[in-house]
Amino acid sequence: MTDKNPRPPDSPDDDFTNQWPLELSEYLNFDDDQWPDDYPESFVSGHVFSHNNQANEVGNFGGSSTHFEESSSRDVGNEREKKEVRDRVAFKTKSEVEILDDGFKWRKYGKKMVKNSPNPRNYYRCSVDGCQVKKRVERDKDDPRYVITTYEGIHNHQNCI
DNA sequence: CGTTTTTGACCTGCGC
DNA sequence: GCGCAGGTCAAAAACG
Repeated sequence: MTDKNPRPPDSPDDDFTNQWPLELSEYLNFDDDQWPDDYPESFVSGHVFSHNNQANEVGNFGGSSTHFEESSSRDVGNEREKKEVRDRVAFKTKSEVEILDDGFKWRKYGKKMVKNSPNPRNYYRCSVDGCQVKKRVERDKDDPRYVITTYEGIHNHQNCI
């Protein structure tokens, strides 16, 4: 990292999420809703990008076209100190590794075994100072080749990448 | 040397 | 009130 700026001098509500360095199969936006009882394959768009992100060298996935707009992200700088107004976005990506490099530096801070899945769940957190974004990575219990990444929070640094 | 990883323990919320 | 599940922190070790 090079910059350590806590935030731009102005416009704290910047559109940081507009273009991700990697493609995703499907993205879920959760505002007040929560995950369904089960992970319905509804959001498993049948086929996803069949990238060959095998085990290493993931820096660049080759292209970025999957851009989406947030729904409840920037309100007016009002409802930000609620409780869990953090944006929760879940992504289901087809990859053999859960260490998908999205351009940010993540530091693993915990691992837990969920009962709903025979696979453990990893908890990551942005290592950037000031950024309290959290990431949850879990493997699909039905399709071990699929990885469900849940992003929580918004990055305060848009100049990190 | 600094940072990250790792594992266990601890805490909290919810259900019963 | 206790138990379960999930989530987080912390100390030590590993790694660059």
